[in-house]
Amino acid sequence: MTSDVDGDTTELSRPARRQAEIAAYVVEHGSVSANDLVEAFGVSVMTVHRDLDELERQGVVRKYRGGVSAQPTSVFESNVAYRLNTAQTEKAALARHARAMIEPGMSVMLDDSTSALALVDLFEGIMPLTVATNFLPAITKLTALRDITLLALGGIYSATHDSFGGMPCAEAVEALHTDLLFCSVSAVSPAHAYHQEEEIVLVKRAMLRSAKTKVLLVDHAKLQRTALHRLAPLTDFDVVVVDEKTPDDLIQPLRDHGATVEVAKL
Amino acid sequence: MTSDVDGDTTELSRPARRQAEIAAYVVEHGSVSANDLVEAFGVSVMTVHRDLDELERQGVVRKYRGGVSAQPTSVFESNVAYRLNTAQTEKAALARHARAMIEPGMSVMLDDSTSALALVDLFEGIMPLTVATNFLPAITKLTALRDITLLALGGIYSATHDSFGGMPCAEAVEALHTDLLFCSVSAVSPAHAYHQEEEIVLVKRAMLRSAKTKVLLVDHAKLQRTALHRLAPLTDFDVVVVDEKTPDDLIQPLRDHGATVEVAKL
DNA sequence: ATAACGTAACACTAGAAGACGGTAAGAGAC
DNA sequence: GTCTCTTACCGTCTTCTAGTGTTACGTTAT
Repeated sequence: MTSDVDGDTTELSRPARRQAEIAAYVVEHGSVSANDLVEAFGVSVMTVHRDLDELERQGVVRKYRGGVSAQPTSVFESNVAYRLNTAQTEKAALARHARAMIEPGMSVMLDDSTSALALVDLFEGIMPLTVATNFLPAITKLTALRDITLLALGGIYSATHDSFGGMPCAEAVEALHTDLLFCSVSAVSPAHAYHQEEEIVLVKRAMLRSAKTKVLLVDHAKLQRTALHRLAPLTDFDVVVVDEKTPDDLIQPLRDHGATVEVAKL
Repeated sequence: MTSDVDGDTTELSRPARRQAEIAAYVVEHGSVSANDLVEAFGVSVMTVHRDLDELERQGVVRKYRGGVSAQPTSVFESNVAYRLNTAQTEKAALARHARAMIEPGMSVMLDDSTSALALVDLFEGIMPLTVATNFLPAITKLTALRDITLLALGGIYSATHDSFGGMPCAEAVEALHTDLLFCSVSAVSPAHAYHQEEEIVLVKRAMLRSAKTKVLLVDHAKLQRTALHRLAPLTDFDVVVVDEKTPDDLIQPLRDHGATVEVAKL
């Protein structure tokens, strides 16, 4: 196990991937020692410690003498590296579908989701464009693009999400009103969207208030999970986009509750 | 001038440095053809074009078929690459002096100046710290540091400054109140601080209102120049720090006008 | 129409940054 | 006090990507 050869994992650097795997391992086992990890991953103690330091910086694990223990699952699931590992092809499909909704000259808001990040790569060709986001990787990418007016949403930096949040961010969002919003969440029930973290919910709610057309990007894995905080009813979104792998019997309930669901083709 | 051999230029990557030099060349000559630049800098046409594209993205030159022309000097002087090339040792000294004013636990605001950027490198050891800034290079550096609460000041991205500005940024600043502010300007008269760009002035003024102790970092070159917009009287700053190379007869007038001037030792 | 100029695509290179392990010194448990 | 775990430092290695030129293809002016 710890299969490190899985075809489609070409997005992350080797250490980042290993760290994500270590995080998963720790979450699964609750708490483990450094030496366990040395054996499990075949690297030196040094490297294990470095990885753990990084994971601790991101808030995913807690180190103590003799080993590490997992933090509440929620933060693991929030971890950027973990999210980048997950369902990349689905996200690419969602992004392509989303792109078709954008016309040159529009203003677009993106939240700190990896789905939204995939969308950034598709912006060439629909410029000019105004883009507002609180997601640092997206900001970095967008600075390089001419003909894009980038509006960075500031706030308190979160290493776990690699994005800005908190009240300052919510306030920055309030001051705007964009044509479009693309966002994602961690879980979707037939009637509602959910997220684990209150802070993030705060910002996403503000975003929902600050856009004309709201689009929710959902890969099928999200439909079979739940999370602590209820973000909003799906009817608050103008469109819910799911990927093609989503079973029909999971889509239908959404529609029954009044949501407008579109399917993104791979 | 256009002295391209100046010993201490070790901060910028080769292309960035060449671009700065090309910018200077264009500013000096008003308008030149791509081929002129090929000869002047001994690189291929392709590279020249790429450099010019980048400079155009930053707003420093305007391309047209057959060559490029310079934009108003002000934007050239605002250009980040240009500023990074200038007076690095002085800025390092100013930063070291500034560092001594910071105590662990304080909240610090930094503007989009290269002097402030130098300060970021000295933060290790005085953590924890809360740092607020609108300068992207500073933000990037700070994300890597644990024990620093980073508060990004969002706003409209300016490629020329590599920072965020405009009204959204000013509003974000208004919402704060930090213990310290370190900032810089482009010109200093005996009584006032000046800057070329109105937009930037807007943000800096907001910053001045949002900090308890305000520190102005000035390398001696600034004292013999002027700029369009008057930012504030020097007495609005609690301390004005100048570098050691500043002639006394330039310092005295500042003091005569009531400013508190400190000299940073190399 | 043709020549000059600009752009896009490709491939090569060099340099830097990252990643890793080993050893030795430090800190903490028992 | 002793043992174990952790950190710090250093040197090496590799990996990666930014930078560049070449060639071939558009584009625009005259």
